[in-house]
Amino acid sequence: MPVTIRDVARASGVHVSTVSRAFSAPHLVNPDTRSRVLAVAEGLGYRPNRAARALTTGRTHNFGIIVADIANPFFPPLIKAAQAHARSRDYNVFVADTDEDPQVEEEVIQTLSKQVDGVLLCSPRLTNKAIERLREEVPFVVVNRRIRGMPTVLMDVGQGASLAVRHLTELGHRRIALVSGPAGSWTSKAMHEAVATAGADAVFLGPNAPTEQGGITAAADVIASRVTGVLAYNDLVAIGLIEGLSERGVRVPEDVSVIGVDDIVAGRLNRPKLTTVSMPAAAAGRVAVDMLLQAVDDVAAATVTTLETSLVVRESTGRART
Amino acid sequence: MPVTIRDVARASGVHVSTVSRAFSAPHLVNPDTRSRVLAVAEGLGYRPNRAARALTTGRTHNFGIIVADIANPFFPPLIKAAQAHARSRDYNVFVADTDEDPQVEEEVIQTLSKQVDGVLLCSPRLTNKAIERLREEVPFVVVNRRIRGMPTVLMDVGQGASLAVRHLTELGHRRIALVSGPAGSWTSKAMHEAVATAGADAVFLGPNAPTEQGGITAAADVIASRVTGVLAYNDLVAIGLIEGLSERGVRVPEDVSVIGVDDIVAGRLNRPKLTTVSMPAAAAGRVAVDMLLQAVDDVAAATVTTLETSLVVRESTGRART
DNA sequence: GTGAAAGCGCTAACAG
DNA sequence: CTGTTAGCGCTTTCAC
Repeated sequence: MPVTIRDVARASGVHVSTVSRAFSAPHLVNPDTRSRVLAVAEGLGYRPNRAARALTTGRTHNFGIIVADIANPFFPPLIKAAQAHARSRDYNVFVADTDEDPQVEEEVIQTLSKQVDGVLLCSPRLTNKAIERLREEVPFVVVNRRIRGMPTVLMDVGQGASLAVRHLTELGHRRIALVSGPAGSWTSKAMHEAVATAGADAVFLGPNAPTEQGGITAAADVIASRVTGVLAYNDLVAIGLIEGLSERGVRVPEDVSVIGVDDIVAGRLNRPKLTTVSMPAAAAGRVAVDMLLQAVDDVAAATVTTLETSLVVRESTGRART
Repeated sequence: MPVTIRDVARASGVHVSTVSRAFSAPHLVNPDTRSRVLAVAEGLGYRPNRAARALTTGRTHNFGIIVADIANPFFPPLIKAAQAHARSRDYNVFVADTDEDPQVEEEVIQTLSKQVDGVLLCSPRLTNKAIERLREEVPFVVVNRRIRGMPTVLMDVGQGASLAVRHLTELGHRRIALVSGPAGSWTSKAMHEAVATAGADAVFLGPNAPTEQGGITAAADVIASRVTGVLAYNDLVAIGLIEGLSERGVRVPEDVSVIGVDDIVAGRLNRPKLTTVSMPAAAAGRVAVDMLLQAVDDVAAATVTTLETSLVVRESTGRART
């Protein structure tokens, strides 16, 4: 049987409330009593039951992180950073994978709602309306999607796309393509806009599946469009594209330069090493947790934090053929 | 203010215990009353508070998954499968990343212990002794490490290593190397043993860091050892090794064949595509959850489940030079 | 500075 | 079948 506060109280000859205070309100208890209680607790191997504490305090000291797909290499670094940061603030985290299914997302939020003080919603698939509604049940911080009036952490893909286009034009590329992602995607839209206003001669290819296969498939269109520089929706698409091009005898970067987005591990390991727009995923995780912590106390806050992206130049880009 | 069981009781004109039963013991309540209560609950947006329920039932309906490093591409598929399976059994999961630190591992287990019914310990870094001790506080299932008397899920790397060696000898390789991992690693030991008994002329190179850099560094030794076939500790090492070899003008698979272990995404994307021992990570996640579910009810069980691995032949292996 | 008592949301005997 | 009554482990007034 697990040891409770009552066992500690008995063993140290004080009342339970004193034990409780020894842990959660040290200044209200005599230093001597406190250290004695703590010693006894230690000896008994006492661990406060956080769930029971939550019942009276209203603070669970838990967060939820909800992602569309844990296996998507973009998320683990974000989760890792968020979890570590939460831990440093004495919070534990639930992680739930919705498998890209809005319905599952909603259910997960609901089962979690009473067990957490807040939820990190990463790239949610739910409608804005649904999210607004669920917000009544539990505080959110949204990552990677813009929803009016909600605390949000954004990674500035638009700015990243501009960086990428600038890099290509500096290398002498005159005609470039954006190999975009799924139809409704917020990210696709932001990239499209950035590329369109970057002042290059741009063609837009898509929609494509946000996967390696999507990239492979897009290779034919890229060749047909006779561009020399490409910005892909993400690294997976970029890697697939490079593969598709190479199958058709087009070399990267000698014939065509390719830039990805995300900076996943695989891109660094791939040949040629992928030039990519690096997303500050770890920073996003930390910031999101900070905002959540804040949202928990201060319902009013609804900030938007936009994190800068950066371009990592590796081997998949080079001077344009002349 | 969140809606509680009491609000539902009041609104539907029954006692709280009836509402409680309507949810957790349907057969004990009149069908009509039940459906009325459920309707009212639905209307009010009532969600049972699982933490409060846990206080009386002793079942939290939560699991913990503790991993050394979420960002290690080996874990996400395991976590994803475990989480999905747990969800299907109406369990939520905490995920904690220990950053390879035994001390953190212990702390995490302790803060989680009262909030979960059991913990999945993946590739733990703690000593056997420490784990035995913590076992008093919460049931474990250990994944990827053999600990006597504990429910364990193993992926048979030894058998995978045998498969790999057989594949190499079938391709005509006479002299092969095992580029092993960190010194104390259980996996390294199992691979070593399997390779040693596989009946080939084998050389053992290591220890090495279990990373791409470890592989790059090992390239010189591999060349010096004049082998034509290599089994690497894992895919990261294999990919690094291929890179290191190529920097030194040794081509894969033309000059040397390389096999990895894990079947991470990056290996499939890499050039040449990596031949590798595929670990049944998703299956391991599911099985582990099943065992945990069982361990929660039946303290006695201490089964070991060993999952078969398989060899995925891609492009990094070929016939030996003659 | 410490004890007593009430109560968080819920379930589990026990009556009726 | 449903209401009553205890409590789960902990915190928090309120007294002393």
